[in-house]
Amino acid sequence: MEDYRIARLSRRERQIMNIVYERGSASVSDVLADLPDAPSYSTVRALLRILEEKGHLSHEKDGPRYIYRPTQPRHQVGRSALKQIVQTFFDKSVEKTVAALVSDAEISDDELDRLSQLIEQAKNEGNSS
Amino acid sequence: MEDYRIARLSRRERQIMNIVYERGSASVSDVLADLPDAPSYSTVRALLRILEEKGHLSHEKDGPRYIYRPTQPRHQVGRSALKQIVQTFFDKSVEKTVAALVSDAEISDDELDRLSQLIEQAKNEGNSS
DNA sequence: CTTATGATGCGAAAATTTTAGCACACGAAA
DNA sequence: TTTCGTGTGCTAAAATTTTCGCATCATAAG
Repeated sequence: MEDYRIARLSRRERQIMNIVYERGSASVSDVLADLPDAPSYSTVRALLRILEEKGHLSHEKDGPRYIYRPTQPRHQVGRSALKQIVQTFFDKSVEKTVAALVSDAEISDDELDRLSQLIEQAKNEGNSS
Repeated sequence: MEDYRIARLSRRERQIMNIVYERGSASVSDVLADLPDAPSYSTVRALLRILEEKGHLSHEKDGPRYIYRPTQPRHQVGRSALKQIVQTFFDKSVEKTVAALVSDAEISDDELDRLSQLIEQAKNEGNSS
């Protein structure tokens, strides 16, 4: 629903959200460490505060410092991001997207097998809905 | 190579690139029409000019007006975008990503079959490793 | 030829994003 | 207790992004 808002983030805000999502949770220093062209400590703090105000992050105290976490579950945001990509770059075609995914990287036969299973499974489950 | 740069776009710039990629090519009016909270005509023009300066778009004349196109092929940008998503939201796991893709949408059995084929194909081609 | 329409070029104001600086709080070590 | 290291709150300046306005140009209609 509120997919919308996460698409409106500024450059730094996005970078930070990516970092926090990738780590699961992060302190100011964590973010600072992962941020390209890292700005000052204060700066990162300000950004985190803003992201919290906007509702994308929340924090809890861990001893002396704050630990920030995303308010929206990772997979959920991941899905809408994926959706966007499929629509914009792959003609809304899941097929083309998967094609890009499997052709690109080095994927073990093992993983390919599991993918086959996934698809078989979808074939069975996906009736009606 | 310069994947990097497209990740640094500002909010509006990103929106516009998405639109142009989605349409394949676009005039100022096209972009204006698709842009959420559309600003003025001049504004869109300015953004397009900037994107061209940055090398993401190029234009050609179509009678009286300009038609803008991406300079980088769609699929190429799509791949790096995908890569990002896989890394950030799906633990770098192609498997998890595909799982999200096939579980989410309504996918026809037909398409699922083609996906199976794709994977078989990858299994064959992708030997070595 | 003159006017109306639909574009572009350019420049700069307005708004937002990004950055940094200073003051204060707290726990640990001297 | 005093001092140092680490962290936060708040504020404001700097930089970038976003927006718009005005002059101009080409084309088609009157």
